[in-house]
Amino acid sequence: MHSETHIKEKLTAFLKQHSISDLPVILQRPREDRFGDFTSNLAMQLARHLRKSPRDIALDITAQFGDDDPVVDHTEVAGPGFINFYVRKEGLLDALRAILKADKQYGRVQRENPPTAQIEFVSANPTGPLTIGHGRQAVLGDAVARILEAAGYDVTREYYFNNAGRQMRVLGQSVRLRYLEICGASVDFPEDHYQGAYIRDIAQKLYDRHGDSLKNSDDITPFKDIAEEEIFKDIKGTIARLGFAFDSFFNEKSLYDEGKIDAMVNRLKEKNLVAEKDGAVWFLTSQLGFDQDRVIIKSTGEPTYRLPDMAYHVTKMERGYDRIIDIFGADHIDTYPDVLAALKVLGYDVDKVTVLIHQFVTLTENGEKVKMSTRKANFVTLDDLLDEVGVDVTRYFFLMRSMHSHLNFDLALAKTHSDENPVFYIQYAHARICSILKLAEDKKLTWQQGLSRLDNLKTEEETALIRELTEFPKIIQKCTETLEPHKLVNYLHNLATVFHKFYTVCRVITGDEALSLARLALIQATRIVIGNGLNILGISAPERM
RNA sequence: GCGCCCUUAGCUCAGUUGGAUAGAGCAACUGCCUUCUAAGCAGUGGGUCGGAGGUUCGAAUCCUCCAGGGCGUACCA
Repeated sequence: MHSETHIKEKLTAFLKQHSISDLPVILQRPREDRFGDFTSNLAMQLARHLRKSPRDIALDITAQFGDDDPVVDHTEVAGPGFINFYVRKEGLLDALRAILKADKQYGRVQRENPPTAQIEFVSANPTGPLTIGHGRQAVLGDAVARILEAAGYDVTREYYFNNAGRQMRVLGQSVRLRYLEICGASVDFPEDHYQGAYIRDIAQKLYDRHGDSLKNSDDITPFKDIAEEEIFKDIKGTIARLGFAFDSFFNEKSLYDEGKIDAMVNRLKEKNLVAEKDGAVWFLTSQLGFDQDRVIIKSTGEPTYRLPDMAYHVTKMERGYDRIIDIFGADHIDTYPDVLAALKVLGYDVDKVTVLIHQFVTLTENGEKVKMSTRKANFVTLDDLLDEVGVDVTRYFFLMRSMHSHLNFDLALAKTHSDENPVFYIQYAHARICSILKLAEDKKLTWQQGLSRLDNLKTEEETALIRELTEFPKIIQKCTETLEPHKLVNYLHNLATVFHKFYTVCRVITGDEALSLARLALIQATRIVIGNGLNILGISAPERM
């Protein structure tokens, strides 16, 4: 880390000498270790400005790093004009010591006054158990929350729901019909009602509680209420199994009760962005650069989802978060531009808002696609999945791909408890390390004793491992910017590869005590990084497998 | 028609603000356990990065056009 900033400063100074200010200094980790610790393409970038060949410029730059440089051991000019920097070994060892010292804090940012972030996700209405589709969003959202926490944010996880709409009425009616069946009535169960077996379970529960005393009730309220209660209990249980909990559940109804819906309409009216047409109330988005206006209150007097969405986001703004993150599935792609437009026109700082859109999950089993739908009965629930494969596999599968890509969830592979399953590759590296540390402990060898013997680390594999470990904070930084957990997954997988390679070539506990101790320190540092990384993903780091 | 996402090895996918010989897992094949966990390692085969132009020292990456797939384009959410 220190070496990196040192080199950057020198490169910046070189730019200053040539009065160039608009060129960012880029120092990258080369793809291959044989190209050094850091590499810069600066000379090639400068070729046009300075009207000299990249290699000549590179030589001018490397001349800045003499034999007496405190950080850089040597440099080389390679290929079309890359400058490769090789740092002094002591710099790497310092970085290693820093990891051991920071321990569980390594990669995390501590702040005096933590900024706040709110992240809204899942937000499924309580009409049925969470499906595998919801699973992607739940795991993604929690991982993003954990990344922000690692970056020093105080994070609120919020679940927004609506228990008043048409869906809920159909749900209540579905429970009522199943209840009547249990009471012995013959009923005609409509196809567009909720077919799932859980409806019968809820009806049964109601029957157990009240017998058939509700069978002549035309009011669906008791049916709806128990359905909501039971389904929410179920949803919260599933979320708990995934390893987190929501800090708040926001009921859309409160927006009506507190007059925030009317207030929203009035505020837009004041901006002359509301008009009545065909008996409905429209938000004149066409005046804000959109291709069409949008209905916010139907001719029935019932608001469309956009209006409460806007009012809801106003509350997010008013609650004073420094950052607001919404996670939506691809099917909601069209809902947020209007919401943001409304916020902007009302003077809120929409730059605080980040909307993450993730693509769908395709579930395949035995080579066939399984269509998931809550209404129809043929879904596989998230709970079922957790029963089959456990939390770690579930979370890993949802996090290993970019949210922008469709996720092909191979149920057969996920169920496999063997080396075919990629989760275990990272966890296995951690377990191996713990096993060695345990063995060393039995021999009265500790990694702490290795701190003063780190200069015994010399092999290619050892150096490669240290370099990889020092990347961790940069990966966290990157994840904080992009909010893409899969980048952390990829990093940990790669780190595990470097470790497994080291493990195969370098035996840790040998007759050479000084070397053994140094290597214990190295694997302890590796354990820290893998452990911290998995923790941010919400995946366990087992000590034995 | 319009908007967003995707198209990279047989399959599923990575690929750093444009960089050096495009990678991983799975599948196929070949080796490696009397020594800290073989859920591992080493190796082989497998590619016109959907197609065509353009930008430049340099493009899987940026721009334009085209083709294919997903999602949306509701007085559903």
